[in-house]
Amino acid sequence: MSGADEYSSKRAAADAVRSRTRGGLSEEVAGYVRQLILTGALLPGERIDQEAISADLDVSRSPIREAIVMLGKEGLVDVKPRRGAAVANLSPEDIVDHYELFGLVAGRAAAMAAKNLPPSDVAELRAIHQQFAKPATTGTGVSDGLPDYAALNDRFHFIINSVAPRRTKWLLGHLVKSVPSNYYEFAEGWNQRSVDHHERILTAIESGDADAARSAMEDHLHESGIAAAEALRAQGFWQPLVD
Amino acid sequence: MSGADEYSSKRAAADAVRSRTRGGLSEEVAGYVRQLILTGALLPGERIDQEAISADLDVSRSPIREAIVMLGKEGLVDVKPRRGAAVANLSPEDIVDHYELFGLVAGRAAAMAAKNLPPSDVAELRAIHQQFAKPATTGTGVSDGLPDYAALNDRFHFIINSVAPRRTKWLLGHLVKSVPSNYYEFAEGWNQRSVDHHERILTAIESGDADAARSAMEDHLHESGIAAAEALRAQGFWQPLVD
DNA sequence: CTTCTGCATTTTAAATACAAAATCAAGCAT
DNA sequence: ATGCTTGATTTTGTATTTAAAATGCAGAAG
Repeated sequence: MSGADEYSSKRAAADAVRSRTRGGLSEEVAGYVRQLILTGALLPGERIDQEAISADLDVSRSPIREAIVMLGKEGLVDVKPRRGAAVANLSPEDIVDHYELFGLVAGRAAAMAAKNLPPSDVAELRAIHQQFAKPATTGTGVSDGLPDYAALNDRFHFIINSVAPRRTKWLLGHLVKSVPSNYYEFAEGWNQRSVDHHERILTAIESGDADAARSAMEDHLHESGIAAAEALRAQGFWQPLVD
Repeated sequence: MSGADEYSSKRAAADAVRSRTRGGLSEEVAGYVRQLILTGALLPGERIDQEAISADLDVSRSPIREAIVMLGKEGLVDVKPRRGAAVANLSPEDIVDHYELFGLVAGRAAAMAAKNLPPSDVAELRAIHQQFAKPATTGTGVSDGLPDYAALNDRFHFIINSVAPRRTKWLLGHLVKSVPSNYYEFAEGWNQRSVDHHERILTAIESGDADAARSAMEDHLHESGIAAAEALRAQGFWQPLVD
């Protein structure tokens, strides 16, 4: 009984899942569980109760099962035949390692961008970066007209990756999915550091220096990894599970 | 009706699948379909008929469905909601790109091996390489006591990867799975080239030169990618599908 | 008191059944 | 003759049911 409560606390989100267009339910369920894991609602080692998810999302177990297979391939859960799935025991070292790999691939894309990105895209990159570098007016007011940093960051990287070959893009998509991306709120002064990183990357691309672009991107993601691990720690991701 | 014949020609393999221990049927099915794709029995763009596989393997559609999800995550099939799955349209460029990425990650592992591989492992590496370098006595006789090159190759790389961090090993496992690994028989004189590559990698590791090990591994996999694409071509992988 | 064995319970895995969407074809209209 | 619409067929996606494996507990034996 204690297991079901774990999930049902998120019933609000559940309805959002159900409301989606028919077909591709497994994808939705995967997103739901992924979020549960990445936000620390499900701790490493904790069993994934198919029954509970089924009850919580009001979905049969077939799409849940497929979602678990997906998450297994993403490395977020361990799937043992005949004994179900559990949240993967990712260590801080795993997270750092993951981002290091991420950096390798993103570095490759950045190097290619330095050589092949069309001038118009480079210009847009600079424009976006200017928005990104705009200091957040410290007022906590909501609709302050202050930039949506996450969106700008996404677009920045999206443009850089746009000239990478297909398979490289594909792998980047996978690497970005199975890892937290909300460390903006946690790491102290992350925004400023991020701006510095982007500036270095952008400068390298503008001057067509592939090696510099690669290292800049690798360094950026190396530090992002440390920030991500810290964010997970702050969320209680590595809290010992009490039983 | 024409679709089912496509599969039933492989019924021998099908029985082998069924014979396995219970639990984890999806994994077996995935292996079966993966082989069908990698050997060119299913051509790029061709639909994956769940019913046909079900009939051919005498397995219900549930594990087949999960297998398709796996292959989707591996990038071997495209899964479109409500319109089924089809063999991914991998181009030669995709294969080369894939191996380039493979090289990036394996290069990272090799660099680490150059610094951290225990001397005993380095010694075993050398011993394996000596077996590997042994010229295949040109007699086509079967039980000639001539080395199993594929196994030696696997072990060679396995030892190198053994000191890589967990996530890196995990990614390597994924990258190696969704790509042909039988180009030994196709590329002319591949064995000799492979020996040369391994020699260069091994020398770098023995002398503790991380950068040299990395480049050697990257180059090795770059050439492997070209050979793999060639092997696929030779297998008729890119034959226009006739409809 | 401890440990091993066997039964009951729980939960997974696979098979089957059902519903909905998409494709294909034939007929009709233009 | 061509194009569109409508109906039948096929095939997918989801739910439900059934079977088997693992876990936990209880009782008996040492």
